[in-house]
Amino acid sequence: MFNNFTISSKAPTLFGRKTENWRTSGPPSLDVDSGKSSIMSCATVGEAACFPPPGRWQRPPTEFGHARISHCRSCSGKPILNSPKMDEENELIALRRKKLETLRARGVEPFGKSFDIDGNISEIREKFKEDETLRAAGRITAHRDMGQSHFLDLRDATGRIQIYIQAKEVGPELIELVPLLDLGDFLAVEGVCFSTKTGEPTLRVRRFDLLAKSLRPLPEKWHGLQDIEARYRQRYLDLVTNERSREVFAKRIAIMRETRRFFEDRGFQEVETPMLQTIAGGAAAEPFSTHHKALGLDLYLRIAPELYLKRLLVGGFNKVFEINRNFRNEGISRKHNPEFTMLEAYWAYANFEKIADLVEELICHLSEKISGSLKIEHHDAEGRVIRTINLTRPWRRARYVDLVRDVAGDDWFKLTAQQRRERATRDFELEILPTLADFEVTQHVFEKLIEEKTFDPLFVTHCPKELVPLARQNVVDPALVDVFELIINGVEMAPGYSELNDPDVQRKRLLEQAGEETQKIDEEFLLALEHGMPPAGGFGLGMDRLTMLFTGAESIRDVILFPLLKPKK
RNA sequence: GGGUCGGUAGCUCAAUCGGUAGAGCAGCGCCCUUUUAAGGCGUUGGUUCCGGGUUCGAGUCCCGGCCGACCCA
Repeated sequence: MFNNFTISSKAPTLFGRKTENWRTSGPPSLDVDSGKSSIMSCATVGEAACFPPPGRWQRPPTEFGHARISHCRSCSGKPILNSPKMDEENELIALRRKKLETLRARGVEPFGKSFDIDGNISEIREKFKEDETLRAAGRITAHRDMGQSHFLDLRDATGRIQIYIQAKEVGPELIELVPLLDLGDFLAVEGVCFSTKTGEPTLRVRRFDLLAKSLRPLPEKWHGLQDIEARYRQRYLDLVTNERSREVFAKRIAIMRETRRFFEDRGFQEVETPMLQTIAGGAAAEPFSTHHKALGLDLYLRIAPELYLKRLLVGGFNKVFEINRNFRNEGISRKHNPEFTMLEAYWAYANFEKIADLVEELICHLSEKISGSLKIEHHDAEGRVIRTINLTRPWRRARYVDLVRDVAGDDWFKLTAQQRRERATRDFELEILPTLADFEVTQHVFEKLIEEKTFDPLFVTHCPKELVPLARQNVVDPALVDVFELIINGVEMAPGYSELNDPDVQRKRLLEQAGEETQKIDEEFLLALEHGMPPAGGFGLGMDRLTMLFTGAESIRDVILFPLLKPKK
């Protein structure tokens, strides 16, 4: 339900006395949102959110340029401006609310406007030219008060620009509003470009307008928000105050964009397959369960898109990829978040070796685009280089057994299972639980002695089939499977496969894997395979871990905007 | 799930052996028309994560809980 509204005619503008747009040149623009697309309800927005229905907007019948909402018809005409939930305990918040009231008393409504700017702040800096007039908007992040003149920093996600507010330039009415501004407020300005004597590009403000009041103080300007928990819970504050965090997410966005571009340039089609699945297949992992009420149907969130992407191969899509979320109901760690972003791609008529080439090409392409180089430096908190990862091609490829022999001894695979256990425990000081199967002992040695110490890219090939039960067996040695595992930065980054397309073998493997739980077998998938799937190569790439590689983040939570945390309290 | 560490003003951090909870930034007041972590003078601000306990006295010691980080599983 949307609300009608009326606007008061008593409101002076921050910018002066003209109803008309105050842009000095160029096409007309609106100071106040025309209402064309802004429809909000009182209920959802709160004290000052009555907006016009489409087409009913009237410019304020006033000499002033800003609308002031005085009451809302749907709310029985009662004023709805003053229903603040006062946080009485905090004087900083109370004070900001008081400033808000004072602004309103002076006819300045700080919420519910739009504003035409000449671009985001990095674009403003690009357009910056002495004596040019530019319009910018952003959050106030610093205020250096010189008495009759003020230097403020405006910031958005793209950068920072200094503005200069001077009494003689903006006039007595506006200058009186400056003390009512706070760090964190969104401010719009029109100003003339000039450089200070220290060379700082600055906008000499002619007019300004408050676009949103911040009722709570921002974290400290110099150290930013340091508290790790707060940075995850209130990521917006992390982004406002920490340059490093902005960089990380800018890179993440670029990685996503460039990945899509890479695949599209090579004729791959991006698809979306179900996240709600009746059987969570395609990987060995514990799923999240959920329920569809109307259908009375228990469902799972997907653990992998694989079985649906393969159905598309059956359907005639030769090159497909999907980038989206997978959900795994398992432990949380530096490397694991319950929901994470996975890229999976399938390429008909290719095999795992062609896929390895493709992955190599993709990651190098990304590195050039993101870092401008094939060498990635990771730094510690003090900025010292702690490691350099070299992505220069060709990447090393090695067989699993050879890698293990190198670190565990040439005779490793000739030992008895018990001897392997003893050597792992005694010589390598690894904790080997008695429940581990023999191949898992070897895998443990592999993880601790190879994977965790490998930072430059390494394709591990010819893995034992127990490790990857669903992959196609090698024709020469059936104990091996035609897969690779790409290791970079000490973690599994991307597994790649020659996909299994024999429906009978696939069924047998799935049965073995499911054991007692035959209900977990995706018969619809097997039905699709029985219609014929072309031979294909495929791979998965964890986009969060890839972002960690390119940003040097030590925890997956640092590259996920809103990582899962327990609710506080 | 286990171990270790942490939670103090809006933010960043101190607080000695258990002895009146402090500083910087932010805020507030005054001064200052090219500052930029602006500056100068003054000043407000605390459920020390929560709940018990020991003690004349607890931010500090003990027990339990909550949340987080790291390591392990």
